[in-house]
Amino acid sequence: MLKITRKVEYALIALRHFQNQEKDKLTSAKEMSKAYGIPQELLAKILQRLARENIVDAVKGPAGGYKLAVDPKTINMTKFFEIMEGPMGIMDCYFDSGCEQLQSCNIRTPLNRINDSIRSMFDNMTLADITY
Amino acid sequence: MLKITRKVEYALIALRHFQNQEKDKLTSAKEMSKAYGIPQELLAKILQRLARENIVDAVKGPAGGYKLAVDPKTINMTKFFEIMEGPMGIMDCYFDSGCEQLQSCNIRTPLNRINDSIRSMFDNMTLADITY
DNA sequence: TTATATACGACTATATTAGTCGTAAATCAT
DNA sequence: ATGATTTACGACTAATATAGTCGTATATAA
Ligand code: FES
Ligand code: FES
Repeated sequence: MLKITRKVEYALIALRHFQNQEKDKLTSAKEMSKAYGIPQELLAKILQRLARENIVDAVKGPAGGYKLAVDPKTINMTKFFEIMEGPMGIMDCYFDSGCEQLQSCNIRTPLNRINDSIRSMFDNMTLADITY
Repeated sequence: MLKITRKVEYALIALRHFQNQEKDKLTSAKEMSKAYGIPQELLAKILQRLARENIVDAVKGPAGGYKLAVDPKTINMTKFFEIMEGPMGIMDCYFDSGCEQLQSCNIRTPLNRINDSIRSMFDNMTLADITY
C-alpha cells in the first residue's frame, strides 16, 4: 500500500548516480547494475525508458553508456512518476471514470482531496531534491 | 504505484456510512454490501477487523450489525492505515532493515524524507476528515 | 569483423491484492 | 429446542500487478 515500485526506485538510483558524477561521464547499464546490485536487463530497460523520454542521453557501442541529459531541477516528481508508471492516483477512479461504485460512493471527494495533496507535494519537488 | 488498497477503501466507505447515520443504528455487512456494491464476505471480514480493533462495535444475531464505537476525530489516518495494512512506507526499507541495496543505496535518505512527509500528512488527518 | 553497448518487445516468474468458502458461535423469534 | 440470521475467523483460490528474463536487432569503436 502506497508503495513506490522498483522501476521508480531503480530509476532514482540511476539518476542520483549521474548527479554524483562528472557531468558528461558515461555509465553503462552493466557497470551500474554491478555497482548497485540491480538486475542488469531490468536496469537497462529503465535507462532506455529514460533515454526515450530524453532525461538521459544514450551512446551506443563499446565504451558507450548513459549520462544525464537535463538539469534535474527541471523535472518535477509528479511528472517523473507518471513518465515511469503512468497516471498516479491513490485510487483508479481519480483518472478512470468507469468506477462501478461511483453512484453510491461516499468517499470520492475526500479521497480526491488526499490525492491532490500527494500530487501537489510531488509537484513541488524536482528530481534534484533526490540529490541530498 | 502509491495506491490505496480496496481493503482500506471499503473500510473508509463503511466508516463514512456510519458517520452519515443515526449514531447507534446498526448496519449489517449484508445491507452495506448491497448498498455500495461491495462483495459481502470481503466487507464482512473488513468490518470484523474494525471490530477487533474496537473502531466499531459488533452485535450478533438477527437484527445485529455494526456501529461506530469511537469518535472518528480520535483516530489518525496513519494509525488507521497501519491497522488495516501494516507498516506504511513508500519502500520496504523504511521499516525492514534487511535491504540488500543498503550498502550501495544512494537514495535512502531522500526517500525517507518523502516518506516522512507522507506520514506526517496522514498524521495530521483523522478519520473525521473523510467525512466531507 | 568482432566485441560491446543500447533498443525493444515478448515472455515468465513472483508477489500482492482481491475475493470465496467452510465452519463455528452468538442471539433472537417462534 | 429449532431454525433463521448475523458476527467471527482462517484457509483457500483467483486475479492482477510487479519484477525479472530472454531473444533479437542495431549502432559503433577498435
Ligand atoms: S471508489 Fe470509485 S468513485 Fe469512489
Ligand atoms: S533501497 Fe533499501 S536502502 Fe535504498
